[in-house]
Amino acid sequence: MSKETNTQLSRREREIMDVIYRTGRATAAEVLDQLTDPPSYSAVRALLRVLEEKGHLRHEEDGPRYVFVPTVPRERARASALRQLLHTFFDGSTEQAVAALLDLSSTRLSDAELARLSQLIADARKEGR
Amino acid sequence: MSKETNTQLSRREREIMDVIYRTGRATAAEVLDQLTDPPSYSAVRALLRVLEEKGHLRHEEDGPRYVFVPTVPRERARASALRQLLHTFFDGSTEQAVAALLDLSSTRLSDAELARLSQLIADARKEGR
DNA sequence: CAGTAAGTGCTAATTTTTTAGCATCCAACC
DNA sequence: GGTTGGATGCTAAAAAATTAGCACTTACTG
Repeated sequence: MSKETNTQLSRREREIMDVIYRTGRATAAEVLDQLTDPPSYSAVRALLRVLEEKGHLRHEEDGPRYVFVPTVPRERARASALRQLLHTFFDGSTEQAVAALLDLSSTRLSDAELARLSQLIADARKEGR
Repeated sequence: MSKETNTQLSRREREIMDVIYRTGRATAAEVLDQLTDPPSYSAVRALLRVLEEKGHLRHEEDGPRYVFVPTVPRERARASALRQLLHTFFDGSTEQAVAALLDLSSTRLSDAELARLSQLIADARKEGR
């Protein structure tokens, strides 16, 4: 058993975690209105409680209400999400993944962004590997 | 209702779809032994059936057995997975995502790979955007 | 200092997911 | 031709997820 954040997430749980990772932190009401096709307020609160029991969330009190935050920091969560995606869809190849990313939003990238990306890669090369 | 691939996936269904996207195509037995912490063979078959009903898979017959393949092509599925990840963890920023990717496996990237990445970006710049 | 709005805790019921098991079918082999 | 191994279809049961509803608490407001 892994130290914490035990079990795997159900569909709704996943949705809620995504909202919270997206916003960083959120109250039940905030989660509710970020959800597309949301259940009742009660249901959301119940799920937040479950997620807390499972160790994925903890809450801080803000006056009368709870603000939920992930126990696993965003950066770590996203790293593992990336690894998962890499494994499932890109055969572990970073190169392919980057290519797909560029392809995805090619209409959106500004020249400045591309320049910075170029720099990132140059840095990586310089740093040895 | 969206044309096909209706409902959202449950935990197990997601796992199975991941296996199939990873391998491209698979029989029930193959899915079974790709799963970590797998249920019974029967259970896997039942889920495959459900996934087919929901429109996520279809099967071809290979002699006596079924080979399951995704109805949504890998490339399209991974594009939407990327978009989802971008939205949840990177605030929509391709640049951040690429940076995280490079960071993730920096110890692994060969110089040749980095060179090719560099080229990809150069191409993107050239092509206007 | 009521009264109200907005929060929480909890429980129970419903619905969905997940699982196992059995009956059947087909192809290869002896 | 019968038997066996390996596949499928289907159904029903068990487990988990999802939902709603009610009782209670707290903070603010007039």
